[in-house]
Amino acid sequence: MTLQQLKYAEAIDRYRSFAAAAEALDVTQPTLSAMVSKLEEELDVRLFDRTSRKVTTSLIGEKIIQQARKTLMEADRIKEMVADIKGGLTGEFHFAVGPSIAPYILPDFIRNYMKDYPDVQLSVEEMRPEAMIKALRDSDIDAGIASTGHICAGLYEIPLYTERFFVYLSESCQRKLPVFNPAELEHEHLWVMKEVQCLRESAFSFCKGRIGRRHVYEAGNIDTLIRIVDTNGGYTIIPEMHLPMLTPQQRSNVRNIEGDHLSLRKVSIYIREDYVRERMLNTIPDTMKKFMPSDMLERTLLRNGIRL
Amino acid sequence: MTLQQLKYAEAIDRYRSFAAAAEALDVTQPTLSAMVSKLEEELDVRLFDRTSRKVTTSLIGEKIIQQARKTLMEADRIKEMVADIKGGLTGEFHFAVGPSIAPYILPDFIRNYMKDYPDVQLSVEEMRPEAMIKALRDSDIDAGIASTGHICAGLYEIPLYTERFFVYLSESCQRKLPVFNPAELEHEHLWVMKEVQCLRESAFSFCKGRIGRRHVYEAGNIDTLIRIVDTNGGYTIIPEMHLPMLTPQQRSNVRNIEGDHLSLRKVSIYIREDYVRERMLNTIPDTMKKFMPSDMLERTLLRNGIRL
DNA sequence: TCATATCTATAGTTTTTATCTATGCAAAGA
DNA sequence: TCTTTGCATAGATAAAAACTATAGATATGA
Repeated sequence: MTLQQLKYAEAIDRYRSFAAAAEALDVTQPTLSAMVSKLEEELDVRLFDRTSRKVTTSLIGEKIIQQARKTLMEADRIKEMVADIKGGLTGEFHFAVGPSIAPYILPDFIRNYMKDYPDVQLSVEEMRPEAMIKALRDSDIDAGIASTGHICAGLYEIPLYTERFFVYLSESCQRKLPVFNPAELEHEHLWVMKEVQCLRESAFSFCKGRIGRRHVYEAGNIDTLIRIVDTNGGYTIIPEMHLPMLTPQQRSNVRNIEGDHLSLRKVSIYIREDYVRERMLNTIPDTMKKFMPSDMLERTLLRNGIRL
Repeated sequence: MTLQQLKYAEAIDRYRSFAAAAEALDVTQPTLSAMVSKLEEELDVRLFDRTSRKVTTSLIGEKIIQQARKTLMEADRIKEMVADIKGGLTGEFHFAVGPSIAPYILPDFIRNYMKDYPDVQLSVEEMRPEAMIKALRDSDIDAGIASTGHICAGLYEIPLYTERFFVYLSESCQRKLPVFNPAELEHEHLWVMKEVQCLRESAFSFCKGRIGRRHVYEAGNIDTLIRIVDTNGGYTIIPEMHLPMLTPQQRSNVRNIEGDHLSLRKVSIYIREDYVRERMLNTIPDTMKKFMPSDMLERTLLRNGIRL
């Protein structure tokens, strides 16, 4: 059993034709026939049914080729590793950022990244957490930045930074309290973002059980939310990185949250557990360092070769 | 890059010597030299430092060989799969059972298994959940039977059966209640097993928050626990499968628990997510069917090819 | 139904690669 | 310095992978 034989079988399964696979692999069709026969002989299993004019993969063949794909993938990662370790930082790098984080870091991030790593073909997209997990599992993206505290099977979390939450009070409800205590505003409306599960979950954590369903309304983004609060009264929760985006007038409506150990969210990089391009991965925290306040950044050393 | 080259490099790393690895692999030393040189040339990376008299693996080499091991493992699984699918049910099969389950199923299980699959070299051991998870991850065992409801990264859970919990009341505290309600016995002692985390966690779930720490004492196994309860008063929680082991006298001290949807525990088979010997795996539920009450067994169809 | 187009399998040959034996060369230890 | 130890190299040989040419099988269309 050789990697080549597995590659050949994989291609035949994909193209459902010896001739087409042969062309794609740039060998002749008899070579494929011979090599696959040899593999079948060694395993003593018929991988393909060649009766009639079309090739179909046998039931057992399906399973074996699925495993062959895994094997080939692991083998490919050896080359990826070498490229990552040896090569200059070039090639493609795809990552995704959660919607409650993207607006605050992406503008600076992209500017700094393109300056420092001009040879990397960067591709960034906004992605909701569930889609991000799927994309990571399927290797559609190399890394994701999100704040879901869940530990996901098969994924690895690398803490990036921690930020505080603040309360934004409506203009009308101007109590001149220095800090916010949920109990004091129990009768008011809490407005939270829709579609931003990671933010919402963290945001709820410090007032768990205190807020009934009827006090909660949802909006699409934080700017809208702030306008809703200004117009309708009540309050909302905003992450620390949103503060620079407020007008001085709005800034005066912001309050600290009492018991601030509960009002934090951790933002992390997520990668597949077996991701191998460590140097490339490090370009993310290295770029973050360029524009993020250093007191927010994590300083933990995690996993072989991944520093921060 | 061929599987053979990876195998050779892996062996050299393991034996830290070309000559020793060559002997182990049953080839000559020059063959190894040539093949590894070729691999190094293709990857354009020096895997081993041959300066001085001993061979050391380079830093990059370490990483690459780690990945090579993964690749070789995936390739091996192809052969495992074939053996599992094609071969009669032979070979070794190692599994572990949690301590709160083993006494109830193992005697019948082993008898039935050895009768139905005489060619399988069965090895069963009792193992606590944490050790089981580690053993599964390290491939020390093929499967584990336990009742931790946790979803563990990299592991796959296949429900096996569900059993109820009952309350065993002390002889002295004979209230002739038909069902048990935690509130009614709040002042009594609850005795629970030590070391049997999975059982304890499930057992606690239906009286969460109700039981203070001082009402809890721990014992090593359920028989002891029952004697403690008989002698000292109070009550304990026993799984359904323990009932046949009670004397008729003891049987009369058993009560149903009120709201029985909370007093269930699910017992499952755990395997590595990428476990490939499906036919072998199916011998577990197939054997269970032989002696377990059919109403306790799960009937769910899970994952390709694994039925129940 | 017979010819034809479209597949894969097989035969025979050539090229490439893996392995062997024999030997060289470098470094550590006596 | 001489020997031992251990990997590298050279050259020969056997194994295997790849090619060209062609046979054989099976649907499709006249």
